[in-house]
Amino acid sequence: MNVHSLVLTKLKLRSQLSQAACVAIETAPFVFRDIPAGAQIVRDGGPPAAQCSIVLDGVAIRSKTTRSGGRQIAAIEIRGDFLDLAHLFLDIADHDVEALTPLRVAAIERDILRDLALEHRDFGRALWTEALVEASIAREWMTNLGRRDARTRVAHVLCELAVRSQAVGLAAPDTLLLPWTQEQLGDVTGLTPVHVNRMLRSLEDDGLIARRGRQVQIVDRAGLRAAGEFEPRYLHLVEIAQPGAAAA
Amino acid sequence: MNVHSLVLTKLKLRSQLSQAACVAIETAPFVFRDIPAGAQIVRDGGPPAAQCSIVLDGVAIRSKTTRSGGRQIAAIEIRGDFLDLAHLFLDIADHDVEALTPLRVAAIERDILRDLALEHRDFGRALWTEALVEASIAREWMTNLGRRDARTRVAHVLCELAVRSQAVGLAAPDTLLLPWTQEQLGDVTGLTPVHVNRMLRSLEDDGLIARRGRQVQIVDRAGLRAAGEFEPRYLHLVEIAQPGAAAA
DNA sequence: CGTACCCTTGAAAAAAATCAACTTAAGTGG
DNA sequence: CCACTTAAGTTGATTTTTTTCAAGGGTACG
Repeated sequence: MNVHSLVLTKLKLRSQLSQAACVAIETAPFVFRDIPAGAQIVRDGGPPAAQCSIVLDGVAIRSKTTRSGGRQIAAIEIRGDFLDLAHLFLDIADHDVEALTPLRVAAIERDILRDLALEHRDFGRALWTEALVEASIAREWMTNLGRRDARTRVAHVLCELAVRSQAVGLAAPDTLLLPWTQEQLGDVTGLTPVHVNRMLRSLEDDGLIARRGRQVQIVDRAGLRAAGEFEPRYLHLVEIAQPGAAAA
Repeated sequence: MNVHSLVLTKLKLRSQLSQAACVAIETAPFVFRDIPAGAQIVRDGGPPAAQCSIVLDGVAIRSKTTRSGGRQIAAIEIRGDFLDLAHLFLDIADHDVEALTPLRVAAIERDILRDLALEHRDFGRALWTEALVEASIAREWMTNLGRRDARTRVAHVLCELAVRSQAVGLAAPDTLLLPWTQEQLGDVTGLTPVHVNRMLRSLEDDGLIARRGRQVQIVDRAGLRAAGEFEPRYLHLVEIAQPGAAAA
Protein backbone atom coordinates (compact mmCIF):
# COMPACT_ATOMS: atom_id res chain seq x y z
CA MET A 1 0.00 0.00 0.00
CA ASN A 2 1.09 3.55 -0.72
CA VAL A 3 2.97 5.21 2.09
CA HIS A 4 1.12 8.51 1.75
CA SER A 5 -2.32 7.02 1.94
CA LEU A 6 -1.26 5.10 5.04
CA VAL A 7 -0.14 8.33 6.66
CA LEU A 8 -3.36 10.06 5.70
CA THR A 9 -5.41 7.22 7.12
CA LYS A 10 -3.61 7.49 10.45
CA LEU A 11 -4.01 11.23 10.76
CA LYS A 12 -7.65 11.15 9.80
CA LEU A 13 -8.31 8.78 12.68
CA ARG A 14 -8.30 11.74 15.03
CA SER A 15 -8.42 14.92 12.96
CA GLN A 16 -10.15 16.31 9.94
CA LEU A 17 -7.84 17.45 7.17
CA SER A 18 -8.56 20.01 4.49
CA GLN A 19 -7.95 19.29 0.82
CA ALA A 20 -4.86 21.50 0.93
CA ALA A 21 -3.40 19.64 3.87
CA CYS A 22 -4.03 16.30 2.17
CA VAL A 23 -2.21 17.50 -0.90
CA ALA A 24 0.65 18.76 1.24
CA ILE A 25 0.96 15.38 2.91
CA GLU A 26 0.73 13.50 -0.36
CA THR A 27 3.53 15.53 -1.85
CA ALA A 28 5.65 15.34 1.28
CA PRO A 29 8.64 13.00 1.10
CA PHE A 30 7.42 10.18 3.31
CA VAL A 31 9.29 6.95 2.70
CA PHE A 32 8.96 3.44 4.03
CA ARG A 33 11.65 2.37 6.40
CA ASP A 34 12.27 -0.89 8.22
CA ILE A 35 13.95 -0.92 11.58
CA PRO A 36 15.17 -4.17 13.14
CA ALA A 37 14.04 -5.31 16.57
CA GLY A 38 16.20 -3.96 19.34
CA ALA A 39 17.46 -0.99 17.36
CA GLN A 40 18.00 2.12 19.39
CA ILE A 41 16.37 4.95 17.48
CA VAL A 42 17.13 7.77 19.89
CA ARG A 43 19.56 7.83 22.78
CA ASP A 44 18.99 9.83 25.94
CA GLY A 45 21.32 12.81 25.88
CA GLY A 46 22.00 12.53 22.18
CA PRO A 47 20.44 14.34 19.23
CA PRO A 48 16.82 13.74 18.28
CA ALA A 49 16.15 11.44 15.35
CA ALA A 50 16.93 13.06 12.01
CA GLN A 51 13.78 11.53 10.69
CA CYS A 52 10.42 11.51 12.35
CA SER A 53 8.30 8.45 11.69
CA ILE A 54 4.82 7.10 11.99
CA VAL A 55 4.67 3.49 13.06
CA LEU A 56 2.92 1.31 10.51
CA ASP A 57 3.74 -2.02 12.12
CA GLY A 58 5.59 -3.19 15.16
CA VAL A 59 6.04 -1.80 18.65
CA ALA A 60 8.45 0.83 19.92
CA ILE A 61 9.01 2.16 23.42
CA ARG A 62 10.26 5.33 25.05
CA SER A 63 12.17 4.71 28.23
CA LYS A 64 14.45 6.25 30.81
CA THR A 65 17.06 4.57 32.93
CA THR A 66 17.80 5.69 36.48
CA ARG A 67 21.28 6.00 37.83
CA SER A 68 20.69 2.90 39.92
CA GLY A 69 19.88 0.90 36.81
CA GLY A 70 16.10 0.74 36.91
CA ARG A 71 14.31 1.24 33.64
CA GLN A 72 10.95 2.91 33.24
CA ILE A 73 9.03 2.65 30.02
CA ALA A 74 7.30 6.00 29.53
CA ALA A 75 5.34 5.28 26.38
CA ILE A 76 4.41 2.46 24.05
CA GLU A 77 4.08 3.32 20.38
CA ILE A 78 2.05 1.08 18.13
CA ARG A 79 0.56 1.46 14.67
CA GLY A 80 -0.40 5.04 13.98
CA ASP A 81 1.78 6.54 16.72
CA PHE A 82 4.64 8.89 16.08
CA LEU A 83 8.22 8.09 16.86
CA ASP A 84 10.02 11.05 18.29
CA LEU A 85 7.32 13.66 18.01
CA ALA A 86 8.50 14.23 21.58
CA HIS A 87 11.71 15.83 20.33
CA LEU A 88 10.37 17.64 17.30
CA PHE A 89 11.18 21.06 18.72
CA LEU A 90 13.88 20.11 21.22
CA ASP A 91 17.61 19.90 20.62
CA ILE A 92 18.67 17.16 23.00
CA ALA A 93 16.85 13.91 23.60
CA ASP A 94 15.68 13.35 27.16
CA HIS A 95 14.94 9.63 26.82
CA ASP A 96 15.64 6.54 24.76
CA VAL A 97 13.47 5.35 21.90
CA GLU A 98 13.84 1.72 20.96
CA ALA A 99 12.28 -0.77 18.58
CA LEU A 100 10.85 -3.58 20.65
CA THR A 101 9.86 -5.60 17.59
CA PRO A 102 10.81 -5.18 13.93
CA LEU A 103 9.32 -1.87 12.88
CA ARG A 104 7.88 -0.68 9.61
CA VAL A 105 7.47 3.09 9.56
CA ALA A 106 6.65 6.00 7.31
CA ALA A 107 9.61 8.30 7.77
CA ILE A 108 10.07 11.96 6.95
CA GLU A 109 12.84 14.43 7.60
CA ARG A 110 12.41 16.18 10.90
CA ASP A 111 12.86 19.64 9.40
CA ILE A 112 10.22 18.99 6.79
CA LEU A 113 7.77 17.74 9.38
CA ARG A 114 8.38 20.87 11.44
CA ASP A 115 7.65 23.02 8.42
CA LEU A 116 4.51 21.09 7.67
CA ALA A 117 3.37 21.42 11.27
CA LEU A 118 3.91 25.16 11.26
CA GLU A 119 2.67 25.94 7.75
CA HIS A 120 -0.50 23.89 7.38
CA ARG A 121 -3.22 24.60 9.88
CA ASP A 122 -4.89 21.22 9.65
CA PHE A 123 -1.69 19.29 9.71
CA GLY A 124 -0.51 21.35 12.64
CA ARG A 125 -3.72 20.68 14.46
CA ALA A 126 -3.43 16.95 13.75
CA LEU A 127 0.09 16.85 15.10
CA TRP A 128 -0.88 18.87 18.17
CA THR A 129 -3.67 16.43 18.85
CA GLU A 130 -1.28 13.49 18.69
CA ALA A 131 1.10 15.16 21.10
CA LEU A 132 -1.63 16.14 23.53
CA VAL A 133 -3.12 12.65 23.56
CA GLU A 134 0.28 11.20 24.32
CA ALA A 135 0.56 13.67 27.19
CA SER A 136 -2.83 12.57 28.45
CA ILE A 137 -1.70 8.96 28.42
CA ALA A 138 1.38 10.00 30.34
CA ARG A 139 -0.82 11.55 33.03
CA GLU A 140 -2.85 8.38 33.32
CA TRP A 141 0.34 6.37 33.64
CA MET A 142 1.59 8.66 36.39
CA THR A 143 -1.65 8.01 38.20
CA ASN A 144 -1.26 4.31 37.60
CA LEU A 145 2.30 4.28 38.89
CA GLY A 146 1.74 6.56 41.84
CA ARG A 147 -1.64 5.61 43.15
CA ARG A 148 -2.64 2.11 42.18
CA ASP A 149 -1.48 -1.18 43.63
CA ALA A 150 0.34 -3.77 41.58
CA ARG A 151 -2.64 -5.84 40.49
CA THR A 152 -4.63 -2.79 39.44
CA ARG A 153 -1.67 -1.42 37.52
CA VAL A 154 -1.16 -4.58 35.52
CA ALA A 155 -4.86 -4.88 34.74
CA HIS A 156 -4.93 -1.24 33.66
CA VAL A 157 -2.06 -1.67 31.26
CA LEU A 158 -3.65 -4.75 29.74
CA CYS A 159 -6.89 -2.84 29.18
CA GLU A 160 -5.11 0.08 27.57
CA LEU A 161 -3.13 -2.14 25.23
CA ALA A 162 -6.24 -4.04 24.22
CA VAL A 163 -8.21 -0.90 23.44
CA ARG A 164 -5.39 0.80 21.58
CA SER A 165 -4.54 -2.30 19.57
CA GLN A 166 -8.13 -2.81 18.63
CA ALA A 167 -8.62 0.84 17.72
CA VAL A 168 -5.97 0.57 15.00
CA GLY A 169 -7.09 -2.83 13.82
CA LEU A 170 -4.16 -4.69 15.28
CA ALA A 171 -6.03 -7.29 17.24
CA ALA A 172 -9.37 -8.94 17.57
CA PRO A 173 -11.42 -7.51 20.42
CA ASP A 174 -10.10 -8.59 23.78
CA THR A 175 -7.21 -10.52 22.36
CA LEU A 176 -3.74 -9.32 23.03
CA LEU A 177 -0.35 -10.49 21.92
CA LEU A 178 2.21 -9.09 24.31
CA PRO A 179 5.41 -8.74 22.34
CA TRP A 180 7.33 -8.25 25.55
CA THR A 181 8.64 -10.25 28.40
CA GLN A 182 7.31 -9.96 31.91
CA GLU A 183 10.42 -7.98 32.75
CA GLN A 184 9.46 -5.39 30.15
CA LEU A 185 5.93 -5.39 31.46
CA GLY A 186 7.50 -4.65 34.82
CA ASP A 187 9.31 -1.70 33.26
CA VAL A 188 5.92 -0.36 32.21
CA THR A 189 4.25 -0.85 35.56
CA GLY A 190 7.17 -0.08 37.83
CA LEU A 191 7.20 -3.60 39.26
CA THR A 192 9.68 -6.46 39.41
CA PRO A 193 9.21 -9.23 36.87
CA VAL A 194 8.46 -11.67 39.66
CA HIS A 195 5.65 -9.53 40.90
CA VAL A 196 4.24 -8.99 37.43
CA ASN A 197 4.11 -12.74 37.10
CA ARG A 198 2.15 -13.08 40.32
CA MET A 199 -0.29 -10.37 39.33
CA LEU A 200 -0.93 -11.94 35.94
CA ARG A 201 -1.58 -15.22 37.67
CA SER A 202 -3.90 -13.52 40.11
CA LEU A 203 -5.89 -12.00 37.25
CA GLU A 204 -5.97 -15.39 35.56
CA ASP A 205 -7.01 -17.21 38.73
CA ASP A 206 -9.88 -14.77 39.08
CA GLY A 207 -11.08 -15.58 35.58
CA LEU A 208 -10.41 -12.14 34.12
CA ILE A 209 -7.82 -13.21 31.58
CA ALA A 210 -6.51 -16.42 30.06
CA ARG A 211 -2.95 -16.92 28.90
CA ARG A 212 -1.15 -19.18 26.49
CA GLY A 213 2.45 -18.11 26.28
CA ARG A 214 2.43 -14.40 25.62
CA GLN A 215 -1.01 -14.47 24.14
CA VAL A 216 -3.48 -12.90 26.52
CA GLN A 217 -7.19 -13.33 26.10
CA ILE A 218 -9.45 -11.02 28.02
CA VAL A 219 -12.11 -13.33 29.39
CA ASP A 220 -14.12 -10.85 31.41
CA ARG A 221 -13.77 -7.40 29.93
CA ALA A 222 -15.93 -5.63 32.49
CA GLY A 223 -14.20 -7.46 35.30
CA LEU A 224 -10.73 -6.60 34.06
CA ARG A 225 -11.67 -2.97 33.61
CA ALA A 226 -13.02 -2.88 37.14
CA ALA A 227 -9.88 -4.57 38.44
CA GLY A 228 -7.76 -2.02 36.57
CA GLU A 229 -9.94 1.01 37.31
CA PHE A 230 -9.83 1.47 33.55
CA GLU A 231 -11.79 4.29 31.95
CA PRO A 232 -10.79 4.74 28.30
CA ARG A 233 -11.70 8.41 28.09
CA TYR A 234 -8.10 9.54 28.55
CA LEU A 235 -7.20 7.91 25.24
CA HIS A 236 -9.34 10.49 23.43
CA LEU A 237 -10.34 8.00 20.77
CA VAL A 238 -12.92 9.50 18.48
CA GLU A 239 -14.48 6.18 17.64
CA ILE A 240 -14.31 3.55 20.28
CA ALA A 241 -15.93 0.45 18.95
CA GLN A 242 -19.00 -0.01 21.09
CA PRO A 243 -19.44 -3.45 22.55
CA GLY A 244 -21.76 -5.22 20.15
CA ALA A 245 -21.63 -2.54 17.48
CA ALA A 246 -19.79 -3.51 14.33
CA ALA A 247 -17.09 -1.09 13.19
CA ALA A 248 -18.09 1.04 10.21
CA MET B 1 3.73 45.74 34.58
CA ASN B 2 2.12 45.35 31.17
CA VAL B 3 0.51 42.00 30.59
CA HIS B 4 1.87 41.68 27.05
CA SER B 5 5.45 42.30 27.97
CA LEU B 6 5.14 39.73 30.74
CA VAL B 7 3.91 37.17 28.24
CA LEU B 8 6.69 38.02 25.83
CA THR B 9 9.27 37.68 28.56
CA LYS B 10 8.00 34.21 29.42
CA LEU B 11 7.99 32.96 25.86
CA LYS B 12 11.42 34.35 25.11
CA LEU B 13 12.83 32.30 27.97
CA ARG B 14 12.81 29.26 25.74
CA SER B 15 12.21 30.40 22.18
CA GLN B 16 13.24 33.14 19.83
CA LEU B 17 10.39 35.20 18.44
CA SER B 18 10.36 37.15 15.21
CA GLN B 19 9.28 40.76 15.09
CA ALA B 20 6.00 39.71 13.51
CA ALA B 21 5.27 37.21 16.26
CA CYS B 22 6.01 39.80 18.91
CA VAL B 23 3.60 42.19 17.28
CA ALA B 24 0.99 39.46 17.08
CA ILE B 25 1.36 38.74 20.76
CA GLU B 26 1.30 42.40 21.69
CA THR B 27 -1.93 42.93 19.84
CA ALA B 28 -3.48 39.72 21.14
CA PRO B 29 -6.15 40.15 23.79
CA PHE B 30 -4.26 38.94 26.82
CA VAL B 31 -5.78 40.17 30.05
CA PHE B 32 -4.82 39.88 33.69
CA ARG B 33 -6.95 37.57 35.74
CA ASP B 34 -6.88 36.64 39.38
CA ILE B 35 -7.97 33.22 40.52
CA PRO B 36 -8.51 32.45 44.20
CA ALA B 37 -6.73 29.61 45.95
CA GLY B 38 -8.58 26.34 45.71
CA ALA B 39 -10.49 27.31 42.57
CA GLN B 40 -11.08 24.45 40.19
CA ILE B 41 -10.13 25.72 36.75
CA VAL B 42 -10.84 22.56 34.77
CA ARG B 43 -12.77 19.49 35.82
CA ASP B 44 -11.95 16.00 34.60
CA GLY B 45 -14.61 14.96 32.13
CA GLY B 46 -15.82 18.50 31.56
CA PRO B 47 -14.98 21.01 28.86
CA PRO B 48 -11.50 22.54 28.63
CA ALA B 49 -11.05 26.04 30.00
CA ALA B 50 -12.55 28.69 27.73
CA GLN B 51 -9.48 30.76 28.39
CA CYS B 52 -5.91 29.58 28.29
CA SER B 53 -3.56 31.29 30.70
CA ILE B 54 0.05 31.80 31.49
CA VAL B 55 0.81 31.75 35.20
CA LEU B 56 2.39 35.00 36.37
CA ASP B 57 2.25 34.26 40.08
CA GLY B 58 1.04 31.45 42.25
CA VAL B 59 1.01 27.68 41.85
CA ALA B 60 -1.49 25.47 40.03
CA ILE B 61 -1.63 21.70 39.72
CA ARG B 62 -2.99 19.14 37.28
CA SER B 63 -4.27 16.02 38.98
CA LYS B 64 -6.28 12.87 38.51
CA THR B 65 -8.29 10.97 41.08
CA THR B 66 -8.58 7.20 41.01
CA ARG B 67 -11.80 5.39 41.61
CA SER B 68 -10.53 4.31 44.99
CA GLY B 69 -10.00 7.91 45.98
CA GLY B 70 -6.25 8.34 45.56
CA ARG B 71 -5.09 11.54 43.98
CA GLN B 72 -2.06 11.87 41.76
CA ILE B 73 -0.65 15.26 40.89
CA ALA B 74 0.56 15.03 37.30
CA ALA B 75 2.06 18.48 36.90
CA ILE B 76 2.94 21.57 38.86
CA GLU B 77 2.58 24.90 37.08
CA ILE B 78 4.48 27.90 38.32
CA ARG B 79 5.35 31.28 36.85
CA GLY B 80 5.74 31.08 33.10
CA ASP B 81 3.86 27.80 32.73
CA PHE B 82 0.66 27.43 30.77
CA LEU B 83 -2.63 26.48 32.31
CA ASP B 84 -4.53 24.09 30.11
CA LEU B 85 -2.24 23.98 27.14
CA ALA B 86 -2.88 20.27 27.66
CA HIS B 87 -6.42 20.63 26.33
CA LEU B 88 -5.82 23.22 23.64
CA PHE B 89 -6.80 20.83 20.86
CA LEU B 90 -8.93 18.39 22.81
CA ASP B 91 -12.64 18.55 23.46
CA ILE B 92 -12.98 16.87 26.84
CA ALA B 93 -10.72 17.39 29.80
CA ASP B 94 -8.93 14.29 31.04
CA HIS B 95 -7.81 15.71 34.38
CA ASP B 96 -8.44 18.42 36.93
CA VAL B 97 -6.63 21.75 37.00
CA GLU B 98 -6.69 23.58 40.30
CA ALA B 99 -5.26 26.71 41.85
CA LEU B 100 -3.17 25.66 44.81
CA THR B 101 -2.45 29.23 45.83
CA PRO B 102 -4.01 32.51 44.68
CA LEU B 103 -3.13 32.81 41.01
CA ARG B 104 -2.37 35.80 38.84
CA VAL B 105 -2.46 34.88 35.16
CA ALA B 106 -2.35 36.36 31.69
CA ALA B 107 -5.47 34.93 30.08
CA ILE B 108 -6.48 34.68 26.44
CA GLU B 109 -9.39 33.04 24.71
CA ARG B 110 -8.66 29.45 23.78
CA ASP B 111 -9.76 29.94 20.17
CA ILE B 112 -7.51 32.93 19.72
CA LEU B 113 -4.54 31.09 21.17
CA ARG B 114 -5.19 28.21 18.80
CA ASP B 115 -5.22 30.59 15.87
CA LEU B 116 -2.02 32.21 17.04
CA ALA B 117 -0.38 28.83 17.43
CA LEU B 118 -1.36 27.76 13.93
CA GLU B 119 -0.80 31.05 12.12
CA HIS B 120 2.49 32.35 13.48
CA ARG B 121 5.47 30.12 12.99
CA ASP B 122 7.48 31.45 15.88
CA PHE B 123 4.60 31.50 18.26
CA GLY B 124 3.64 28.01 17.20
CA ARG B 125 7.17 26.84 17.81
CA ALA B 126 7.21 28.49 21.23
CA LEU B 127 3.98 26.79 22.22
CA TRP B 128 5.18 23.44 20.89
CA THR B 129 8.32 23.78 22.95
CA GLU B 130 6.32 24.43 26.10
CA ALA B 131 4.16 21.38 25.47
CA LEU B 132 7.12 19.14 24.70
CA VAL B 133 8.99 20.23 27.80
CA GLU B 134 5.96 19.48 29.92
CA ALA B 135 5.83 16.03 28.31
CA SER B 136 9.50 15.55 29.13
CA ILE B 137 8.84 16.41 32.75
CA ALA B 138 6.00 13.90 32.74
CA ARG B 139 8.38 11.18 31.57
CA GLU B 140 10.81 12.02 34.34
CA TRP B 141 7.98 11.87 36.86
CA MET B 142 6.91 8.46 35.57
CA THR B 143 10.46 7.30 36.11
CA ASN B 144 10.43 8.83 39.56
CA LEU B 145 7.16 7.16 40.48
CA GLY B 146 7.90 3.80 38.96
CA ARG B 147 11.53 3.21 39.65
CA ARG B 148 12.78 5.22 42.59
CA ASP B 149 12.27 4.60 46.28
CA ALA B 150 10.49 7.01 48.54
CA ARG B 151 13.47 8.99 49.75
CA THR B 152 14.90 9.40 46.28
CA ARG B 153 11.52 10.51 44.96
CA VAL B 154 11.10 13.21 47.55
CA ALA B 155 14.63 14.47 47.05
CA HIS B 156 14.08 14.54 43.30
CA VAL B 157 10.93 16.60 43.57
CA LEU B 158 12.64 19.08 45.87
CA CYS B 159 15.48 19.48 43.40
CA GLU B 160 13.12 20.02 40.49
CA LEU B 161 11.09 22.61 42.33
CA ALA B 162 14.20 24.46 43.41
CA VAL B 163 15.63 24.60 39.90
CA ARG B 164 12.36 25.59 38.26
CA SER B 165 11.58 28.23 40.85
CA GLN B 166 15.00 29.71 40.53
CA ALA B 167 14.90 29.67 36.75
CA VAL B 168 11.90 32.01 36.74
CA GLY B 169 13.21 34.19 39.52
CA LEU B 170 10.80 32.93 42.14
CA ALA B 171 13.27 32.00 44.81
CA ALA B 172 16.80 32.53 45.91
CA PRO B 173 19.09 29.68 44.92
CA ASP B 174 18.46 26.59 47.01
CA THR B 175 15.66 28.12 48.98
CA LEU B 176 12.22 26.73 48.55
CA LEU B 177 8.86 27.68 49.94
CA LEU B 178 6.58 24.71 49.61
CA PRO B 179 3.09 26.10 49.31
CA TRP B 180 1.64 22.70 49.94
CA THR B 181 1.06 20.35 52.77
CA GLN B 182 2.88 17.08 53.14
CA GLU B 183 -0.27 15.38 51.97
CA GLN B 184 -0.06 17.28 48.68
CA LEU B 185 3.62 16.43 48.44
CA GLY B 186 2.51 12.85 48.82
CA ASP B 187 0.13 13.31 45.91
CA VAL B 188 3.11 14.37 43.81
CA THR B 189 5.35 11.49 44.85
CA GLY B 190 2.75 8.76 45.15
CA LEU B 191 3.40 8.36 48.87
CA THR B 192 1.36 8.67 52.03
CA PRO B 193 1.72 11.92 53.96
CA VAL B 194 3.19 10.02 56.89
CA HIS B 195 5.91 8.59 54.72
CA VAL B 196 6.65 11.95 53.11
CA ASN B 197 7.18 13.27 56.59
CA ARG B 198 9.65 10.54 57.41
CA MET B 199 11.55 11.04 54.17
CA LEU B 200 11.84 14.78 54.73
CA ARG B 201 13.15 14.09 58.20
CA SER B 202 15.60 11.59 56.80
CA LEU B 203 16.91 14.14 54.31
CA GLU B 204 17.15 16.67 57.11
CA ASP B 205 18.90 14.26 59.46
CA ASP B 206 21.47 13.62 56.76
CA GLY B 207 22.18 17.32 56.47
CA LEU B 208 20.88 17.69 52.93
CA ILE B 209 18.06 20.11 53.73
CA ALA B 210 16.92 22.27 56.62
CA ARG B 211 13.31 23.09 57.39
CA ARG B 212 11.47 25.77 59.25
CA GLY B 213 7.76 25.24 58.78
CA ARG B 214 7.21 24.88 55.07
CA GLN B 215 10.35 26.73 54.20
CA VAL B 216 12.96 24.35 52.90
CA GLN B 217 16.58 25.31 52.59
CA ILE B 218 18.81 23.12 50.49
CA VAL B 219 21.92 22.75 52.62
CA ASP B 220 23.91 20.40 50.42
CA ARG B 221 22.91 20.83 46.81
CA ALA B 222 25.19 18.17 45.40
CA GLY B 223 24.18 15.77 48.14
CA LEU B 224 20.49 16.32 47.58
CA ARG B 225 20.87 15.86 43.84
CA ALA B 226 22.74 12.65 44.41
CA ALA B 227 20.09 11.48 46.87
CA GLY B 228 17.41 12.31 44.32
CA GLU B 229 19.30 11.06 41.24
CA PHE B 230 18.53 14.51 39.88
CA GLU B 231 19.85 15.50 36.48
CA PRO B 232 18.22 18.74 35.31
CA ARG B 233 18.63 18.08 31.61
CA TYR B 234 15.05 16.89 31.22
CA LEU B 235 13.85 20.39 32.10
CA HIS B 236 15.34 21.69 28.83
CA LEU B 237 16.20 25.02 30.39
CA VAL B 238 18.15 27.11 27.96
CA GLU B 239 19.89 29.07 30.63
CA ILE B 240 20.43 27.31 33.87
CA ALA B 241 22.08 29.74 36.21
CA GLN B 242 25.51 28.26 36.76
CA PRO B 243 26.58 27.96 40.36
CA GLY B 244 28.59 31.08 41.03
CA ALA B 245 27.71 32.81 37.78
CA ALA B 246 25.43 35.81 38.16
CA ALA B 247 22.33 35.80 35.99
CA ALA B 248 22.55 38.16 33.02
C1' DC C 1 -7.23 30.90 74.34
C1' DG C 2 -9.55 27.69 71.63
C1' DT C 3 -9.97 25.26 67.60
C1' DA C 4 -8.77 23.54 63.33
C1' DC C 5 -5.40 21.73 60.61
C1' DC C 6 -1.33 19.97 60.00
C1' DC C 7 2.91 17.80 61.53
C1' DT C 8 5.33 14.17 64.10
C1' DT C 9 6.25 9.75 66.01
C1' DG C 10 5.65 4.84 67.23
C1' DA C 11 3.86 0.21 66.51
C1' DA C 12 1.68 -3.19 63.65
C1' DA C 13 0.10 -4.79 59.19
C1' DA C 14 0.36 -5.17 54.33
C1' DA C 15 2.54 -4.86 49.93
C1' DA C 16 6.30 -5.55 47.07
C1' DA C 17 11.18 -6.70 46.44
C1' DT C 18 14.71 -9.92 46.87
C1' DC C 19 16.77 -14.35 46.89
C1' DA C 20 16.90 -18.85 45.31
C1' DA C 21 15.50 -22.83 43.17
C1' DC C 22 13.11 -25.18 39.51
C1' DT C 23 10.21 -25.53 35.12
C1' DT C 24 9.00 -24.51 30.63
C1' DA C 25 9.77 -22.93 26.02
C1' DA C 26 12.45 -21.68 22.13
C1' DG C 27 16.31 -21.97 19.37
C1' DT C 28 20.78 -24.38 17.74
C1' DG C 29 23.78 -27.59 16.13
C1' DG C 30 24.89 -32.31 15.90
C1' DC D 1 14.92 -35.41 15.06
C1' DC D 2 16.98 -35.00 19.34
C1' DA D 3 20.11 -33.25 22.84
C1' DC D 4 21.79 -29.11 24.38
C1' DT D 5 21.70 -24.39 25.60
C1' DT D 6 19.75 -20.22 26.84
C1' DA D 7 16.23 -17.04 28.01
C1' DA D 8 12.09 -16.50 30.20
C1' DG D 9 8.43 -17.99 33.28
C1' DT D 10 7.01 -19.89 37.85
C1' DT D 11 6.91 -20.64 42.72
C1' DG D 12 8.15 -20.46 47.68
C1' DA D 13 10.55 -18.33 51.59
C1' DT D 14 12.41 -14.24 53.47
C1' DT D 15 13.48 -9.41 53.92
C1' DT D 16 12.60 -4.72 53.05
C1' DT D 17 9.72 -0.96 52.13
C1' DT D 18 5.65 1.38 52.62
C1' DT D 19 1.06 1.77 54.44
C1' DT D 20 -2.08 1.85 58.00
C1' DC D 21 -3.59 2.88 62.49
C1' DA D 22 -3.37 5.61 66.43
C1' DA D 23 -2.00 9.00 69.58
C1' DG D 24 0.08 13.26 70.76
C1' DG D 25 2.24 18.02 69.67
C1' DG D 26 2.64 22.56 67.14
C1' DT D 27 1.13 26.45 65.05
C1' DA D 28 -1.73 29.86 62.92
C1' DC D 29 -5.71 32.30 63.12
C1' DG D 30 -10.20 33.77 64.59
